[in-house]
Amino acid sequence: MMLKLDKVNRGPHLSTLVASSISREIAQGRLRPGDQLPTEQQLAQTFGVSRNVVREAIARLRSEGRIWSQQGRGAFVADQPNTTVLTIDIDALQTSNAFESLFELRGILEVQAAAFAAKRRTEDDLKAMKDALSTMRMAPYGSVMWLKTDLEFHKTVAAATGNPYMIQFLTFVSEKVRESILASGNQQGSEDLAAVTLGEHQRILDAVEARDAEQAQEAMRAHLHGAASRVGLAEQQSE
Amino acid sequence: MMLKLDKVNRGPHLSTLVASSISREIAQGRLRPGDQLPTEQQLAQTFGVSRNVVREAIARLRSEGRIWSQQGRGAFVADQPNTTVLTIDIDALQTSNAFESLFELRGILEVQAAAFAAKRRTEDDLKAMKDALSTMRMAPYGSVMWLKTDLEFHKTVAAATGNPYMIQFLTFVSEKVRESILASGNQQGSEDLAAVTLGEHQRILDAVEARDAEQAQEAMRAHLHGAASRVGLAEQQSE
DNA sequence: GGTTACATGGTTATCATACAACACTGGTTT
DNA sequence: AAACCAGTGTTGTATGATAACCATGTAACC
Repeated sequence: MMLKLDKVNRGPHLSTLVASSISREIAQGRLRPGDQLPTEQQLAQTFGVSRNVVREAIARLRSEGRIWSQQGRGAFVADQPNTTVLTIDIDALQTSNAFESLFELRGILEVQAAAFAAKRRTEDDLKAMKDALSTMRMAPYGSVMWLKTDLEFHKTVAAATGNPYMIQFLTFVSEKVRESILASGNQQGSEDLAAVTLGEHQRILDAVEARDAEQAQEAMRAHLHGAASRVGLAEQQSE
Repeated sequence: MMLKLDKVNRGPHLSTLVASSISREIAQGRLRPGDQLPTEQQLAQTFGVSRNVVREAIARLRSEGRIWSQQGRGAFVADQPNTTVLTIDIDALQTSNAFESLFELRGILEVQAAAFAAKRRTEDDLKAMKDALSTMRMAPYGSVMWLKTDLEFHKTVAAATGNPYMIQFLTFVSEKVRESILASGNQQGSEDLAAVTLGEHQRILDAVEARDAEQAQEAMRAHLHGAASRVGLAEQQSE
């Protein structure tokens, strides 16, 4: 079977081309909110591709919230182009107020995550945490590797909650905090601090291993308090 | 009359299940950046679906930037999972697990936000909260207007914390939760519930006005517990 | 008349299979 | 040693078929 690929070949995947083509129709108002799209058959025919490709394109638009579809009826243009993304301006974080705010948010999530992790962790989760901590021991304090493994440890704690959104949000926030710290060049190295930080982590790990939610929460709070002062933040007591 | 419709499972598509499943593997670190995914054949077999479904799932993950793939080689986990934006797939929320997880995350943020709001609220904040609550009283229960003002009230609470990121995150999460509830068509109306809900809000408002963080936290917890049962979620107790 | 039950056609969701395009490997030829 | 080449595995695309579902019309029933 021969395709008519005059314009339609240079791109990556056919499905992305179809998706952006439909997307353009919507953006330019030729397809209005509530309108029904042509059937998959018709779309496949007009674009000269297989119905499979059309389906992949539609799946993509659906995940982007641009359209919705129902079995037996058809696909329709969504009423409201959803606000599907959340962004944080890294530059704005350079003001100490903003940084404090984000750090506070991170604290809330981390502390609660520690509690949930203590309650729900599996043996695998525990192993992952131990692994992360031991690799952290081998990284020189303040190095990029150190920060990376630090983040990794916190990620394993988040993973132990079993809540995928917890992981996602916490990773996102922590990443932003870390970027901001790196940007401000505010990490002064000392081997003593390495031991202190590792000790704090160990305490969290122990509490999670013992399934002691209270202790885990407290240990995480202490750790964040320590981390805050280490980056030159006077943290107000929370709770 | 009360139609007790059994958990309107407008089941999500198989492709979304597969996509969120793979997504979770990545988030939890079992699939690391650079790792090669199993072949489409293998994935289809392990998930018990057709290769076509797997392809739709991969197409979505690719559009989200989580993975990339090359013809003849395979699919790989992206090195840098978009660190600049945070997205939530609305379709994936149709699974009750995902919805519960997001609701849990929302709860954590709301409860802590209530505490902070009680401690830091200004007179202006208080006035905004009161205004939101009184407009809520005038909206018919279960209507779109009702949900909107409900969201607005919670937003004023978040605003009273003085933490801009708290507002941003909470709004984002709440919006997703609301969309998901709307999508499942799971709001059955009763005037009794309106009074109950308004009472719960009033309790939060009172605690914030009295600057009683403990009470505010407790009131918010109670409210979320009520809201959860109202949308048919059996909430587990959260310390 | 109004409601229920069934039949019909159309659409999406999924499955299964086949082929084309591309990447990698290893042996053969030059 | 370098170039060529065939074979195998993977993704990309095409095609046809089946199931689930929705909307509508029509006949049967009270």
